[in-house]
Amino acid sequence: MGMKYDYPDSPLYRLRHSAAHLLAQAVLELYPGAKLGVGPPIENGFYYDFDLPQPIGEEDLPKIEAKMREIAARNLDIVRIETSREEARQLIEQIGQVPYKLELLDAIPEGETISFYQQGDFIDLCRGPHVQNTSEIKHFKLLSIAGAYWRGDERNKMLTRIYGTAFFTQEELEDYLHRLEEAKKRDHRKLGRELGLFMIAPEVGPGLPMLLPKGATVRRVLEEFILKEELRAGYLHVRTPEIANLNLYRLSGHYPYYKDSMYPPMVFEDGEELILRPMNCPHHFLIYKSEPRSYRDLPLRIAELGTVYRYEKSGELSGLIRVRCFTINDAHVFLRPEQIKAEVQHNIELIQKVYQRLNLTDFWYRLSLRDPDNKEKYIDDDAMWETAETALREALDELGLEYIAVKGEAAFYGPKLDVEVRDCLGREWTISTVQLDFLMAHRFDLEYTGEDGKPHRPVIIHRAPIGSFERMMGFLIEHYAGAFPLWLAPVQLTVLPIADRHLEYARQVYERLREAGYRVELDARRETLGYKIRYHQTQKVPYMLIVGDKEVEGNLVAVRSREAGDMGQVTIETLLERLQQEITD
RNA sequence: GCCGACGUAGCUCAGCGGUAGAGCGGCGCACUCGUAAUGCGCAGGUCGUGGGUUCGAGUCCCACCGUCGGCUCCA
Repeated sequence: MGMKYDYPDSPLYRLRHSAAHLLAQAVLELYPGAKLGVGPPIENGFYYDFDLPQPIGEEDLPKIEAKMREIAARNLDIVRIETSREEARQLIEQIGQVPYKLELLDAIPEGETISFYQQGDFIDLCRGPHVQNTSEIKHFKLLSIAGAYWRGDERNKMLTRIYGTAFFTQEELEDYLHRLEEAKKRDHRKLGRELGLFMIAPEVGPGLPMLLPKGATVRRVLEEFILKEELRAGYLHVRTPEIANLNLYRLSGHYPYYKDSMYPPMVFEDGEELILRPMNCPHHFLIYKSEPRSYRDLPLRIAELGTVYRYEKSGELSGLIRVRCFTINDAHVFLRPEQIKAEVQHNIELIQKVYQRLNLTDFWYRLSLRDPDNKEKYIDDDAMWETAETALREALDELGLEYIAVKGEAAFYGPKLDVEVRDCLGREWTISTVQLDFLMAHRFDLEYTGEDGKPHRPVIIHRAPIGSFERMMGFLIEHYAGAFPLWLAPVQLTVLPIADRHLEYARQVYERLREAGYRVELDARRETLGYKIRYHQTQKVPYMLIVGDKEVEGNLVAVRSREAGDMGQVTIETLLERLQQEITD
């Protein structure tokens, strides 16, 4: 995290900001009449938004980049100019940067300094800071071009955004470009095809992936793992239907808000409206409500691998990461307000177990709180918010966990705790969430009988350690680059007989492992050993077991590990022990 | 949904107005092989779909569908 939060004050940030200005200047010189939007540094580079007099494409980037280099070489000093609001307005009109820059000017709060930065005849409304001279901007590259709504609002005009990156040294730049290449190689969509994990058929529909046998195996192993852990943690699993009467979502209050993400209802002649569910919560609430609950029953943990359907806009779909039908590792915990802290800790423990098993080590917690200056966005119950936010903080503090607290990120019905993970390429993902909910118990009139014999409202926790299985699988494929750990690998071992005369023994080895519960394949093809090894290596099988004359004779197998290569011969017994050991680790 | 780019054999890609190509994969034959590709041969495409321009269209134009990069939204 460290670097990220210092980043806005860092020299690199400044360099990239200046690179963005350089880009803007180049575009204005090449396309007179272009209007400037905004052009900030971003995590891995910078962008600038333009309203261009003509459409441009990716093929125009080299030309723009060349112009940038030309301008940089002019050794222009970058000068800060402070003005009054009125002067600023005149200046913007004079340089013809209406309407966008004027809108930005108007958005600057009263009393704040208004500044421009000038380099040569280019001048731009900007807070700064910048490097001192354009010649300092040396190691940069334009990467892509995209549309972006003015001020991020889809009702506004779409501008043309040019993305680029910049570094202090050529080496860092190349390193970054190399990382982008690596990310491409790990793309779960590419690996999904190469490793036979899943497919998407337009005939079925976009955003509706189908798991192939190997992908389904990974999914099943993940499911078995989480179900076992949840049973241990006291969850009760239920099964509920994937369609429901639309009134259920009118009751929950989701329908008006969530309508755009829901498939249209199926309307029958008698007026009944059924709908594909976009979430599992209401079903679980009704299960809670199906019998009277005592304070002694709480926390009550209702869990389900619940499949939901959300209509995502076509442009948002992406492999397994963003789909229209997915299964959440969902649960709703009903509890007394004083149980919040303990239950949150209970949740964190489960999350930690999951992450440990998945070998995710670089993760942290983000506490999303209400914005105290903007309370009308949230449900009105100060005492409840206070209790919940304090409980969340205490839960984390007691466990000695570091977290970042973000104000204004809470849901309108309660604060939440997200877990952010960094994958091996440094990209951040939000996988798990623990969300407090003070609203739905009211909406569904959920109660429990307290010690005092009176009815009370339970607090509800929504939580999903795995998030959606689809997204988790996409993440894991990229994180492991398709090389799943032994326990999760769709094919754990392949037996490779060297010649036909070893086939019988190979089959015995294969059967033995299969009976021991391993996912094993026998490659009986009449191919050379080198060919088979290469094939299974590219399929990322954790272990290959090679059997030839020596192994048949000594009742052994020669083990080749995906990571370490040839590991020598062992007996099957030894192999089984080692495999067992590796899986329990 | 919006902006831009791209859809040619199962996969990766070449061809960009004049009779559809390569490598890998598949199948067949030979080889029976010791730690990342044995050799030879064969099959496989209404060039995303539908219109249009042209003597002639993977190749140019339009629409639709899909994919990719973004935006908005999100598990």
